[in-house]
Amino acid sequence: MAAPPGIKTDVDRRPVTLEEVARIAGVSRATVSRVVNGVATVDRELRQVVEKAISTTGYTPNRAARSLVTRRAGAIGLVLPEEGRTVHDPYFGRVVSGVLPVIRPLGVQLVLTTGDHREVVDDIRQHRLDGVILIHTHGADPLPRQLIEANLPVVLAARPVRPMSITFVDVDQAAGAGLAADHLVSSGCRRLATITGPLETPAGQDRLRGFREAVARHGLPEPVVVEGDFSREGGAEAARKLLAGRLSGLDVDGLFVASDLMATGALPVLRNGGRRVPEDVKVVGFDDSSPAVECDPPLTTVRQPVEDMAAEMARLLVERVDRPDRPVSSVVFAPTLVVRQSS
Amino acid sequence: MAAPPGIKTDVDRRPVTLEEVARIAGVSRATVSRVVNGVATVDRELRQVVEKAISTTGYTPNRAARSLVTRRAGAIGLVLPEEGRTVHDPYFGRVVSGVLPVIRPLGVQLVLTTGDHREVVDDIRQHRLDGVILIHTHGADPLPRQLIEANLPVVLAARPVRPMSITFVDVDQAAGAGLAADHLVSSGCRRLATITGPLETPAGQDRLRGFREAVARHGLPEPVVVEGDFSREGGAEAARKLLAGRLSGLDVDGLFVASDLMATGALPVLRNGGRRVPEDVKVVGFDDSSPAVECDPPLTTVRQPVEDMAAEMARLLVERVDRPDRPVSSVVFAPTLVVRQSS
DNA sequence: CAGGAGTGAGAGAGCGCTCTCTCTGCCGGT
DNA sequence: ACCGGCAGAGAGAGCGCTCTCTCACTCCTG
Repeated sequence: MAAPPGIKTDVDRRPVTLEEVARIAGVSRATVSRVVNGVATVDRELRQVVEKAISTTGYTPNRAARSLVTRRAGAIGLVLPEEGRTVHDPYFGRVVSGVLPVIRPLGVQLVLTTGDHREVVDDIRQHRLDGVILIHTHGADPLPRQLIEANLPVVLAARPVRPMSITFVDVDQAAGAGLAADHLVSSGCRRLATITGPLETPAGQDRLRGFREAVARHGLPEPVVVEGDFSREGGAEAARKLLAGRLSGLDVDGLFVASDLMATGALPVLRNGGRRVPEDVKVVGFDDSSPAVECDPPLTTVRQPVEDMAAEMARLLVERVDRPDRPVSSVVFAPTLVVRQSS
Repeated sequence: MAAPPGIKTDVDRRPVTLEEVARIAGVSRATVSRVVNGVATVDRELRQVVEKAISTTGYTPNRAARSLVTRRAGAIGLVLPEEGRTVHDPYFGRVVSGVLPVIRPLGVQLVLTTGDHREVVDDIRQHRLDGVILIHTHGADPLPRQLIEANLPVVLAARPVRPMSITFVDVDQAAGAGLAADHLVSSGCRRLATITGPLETPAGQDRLRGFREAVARHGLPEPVVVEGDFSREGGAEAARKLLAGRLSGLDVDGLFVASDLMATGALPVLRNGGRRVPEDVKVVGFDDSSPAVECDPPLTTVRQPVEDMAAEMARLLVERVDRPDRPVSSVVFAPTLVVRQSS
């Protein structure tokens, strides 16, 4: 594999520069630059000559050089929480596949980085990154606020815990929970319960609120509420409480679990408690993550259009990088219901 | 949010440059550069003065400028197959969490990119990427060969389909299959079968070979072999064939499925066919992916140390970028067996 | 026909860094 | 005392690009 010393390999061979293209086309560097960057004030004929020179030489601009003068990295960051856990989440992959198609045609790179604050801020300050998308930030995370205060381009993958002037993209959580309630009710359920997310998170709050409101709208009594924590074990624990408490007397026949993962914890508990799903109790989850497909029975669940949302995040971020003075704008997407065998 | 015109925001404020640090420390740019890059020939005292200037100013080098002269991007690419599918695979996340800890301390960025050939080659040629890690390449993919021929730094996440002079990291597939066989035999199974991967892939071949060899080593008869395709549906299909064919007469009591995903397809088929797992037939999968945990019963499976392998890929790639003339070297990792309820 | 406006192209500075080359000063050897 | 050698620091030339400034030329208008 090693090239004999003195023999030029492809790696050694210097790429073509603007200078050379200009020489070949018989014009100045500036003109070639104009053509490359699509500046309109170039004579048609000259433009064609330059374009030919570009294609015969196979020229592509050196990004570092361009970066140096434009002070743009041509790259945005996807910031992962510091604990590795999240990366295993299929959600992460869906975000990536939503973002890439938007930024690739723009020649923008997607850089993966962990949420170390200094590093993220440095990366932006030193023009290694033009802006960042934050996913899975929890309430205590100071990073969003720090970035905002430094006036650095940032987009959040969910509504921030406390209101702040920040661009975010989210799904209408309450509407999603409403979808679940509507579905349960129209499937004949009358005694509803919900296992919520942690109630200090916006998602936890909104899903509970949406569920309650929809239940009330149907004229049904207040649902039984057990707080969970978005984990599988938390879901199992909550389901146990449900069985031990009110559920044993007045049986619940419709259960909305605020995340699929919690639902996969709850299902075996229900089964072991002698409740058949969906015959005795219908269950609806939230997220449409892979556990929803793999658990038994497969879960009816509320689906977030994650890819679309990610694409929108990318668009908003790029927009914000281009014109940082524009007011922030956020987008909320409508969820849909995916019906499977658990309801 | 919008800053009043004329007011300098943090984004506008120019970062500190070498020049300024040099002025403050009262030395030349070159000396500061020496300190930053850890060149030894700097007087102890002077070095301290410079270091102080650096920390008071909060200086960090501009990567674009450095890139321009060193012809190094300070970034490596993780190339995803063009179909989005793979990104949803938890495997992808494990690779990321293996790679990041290795390259971050080196100041190297991880860039996600799709496997478009032109783009990848361009990215390297134009010094946007120093090298790439290819995951999930299939046999027909010309990209590895193209990169090799162009002598660009590349590391493969698996043994290439046809032997070539390329750096790769892989798990010892045959040994993993052997682990599965040993486990089944020592659990009392005597009539073994396997659902293989596609036999044109190295992984498919190696896992079958390893399984067969281990079975023979135990003095048991040749196992029943049904070819699958690594998909859930393919696993179900193969299981049906198994039940319809020999299995119905002479019952198999131990089944090695060459991927967890196929196993999740096979399990319901076995159950519906009246075979209890693990009582009637013990099942072992391969990969230790998330379906293994979520399916019912949870799957005994062969685990690849993906994070470790990914870290090694990153190390090998960085090494290769630093000295492209070194001979290629590959690393093979040992798999382990994770025992759960399916066996 | 003069003069201003408009258009298209080139010259050249400079982005922030690395690195080679040069220079200074101090050491020891003869 | 002279000088070769070397450590340590500075000067300065770029890396490849963008972008402003300038200039030449054409076109329109009064």
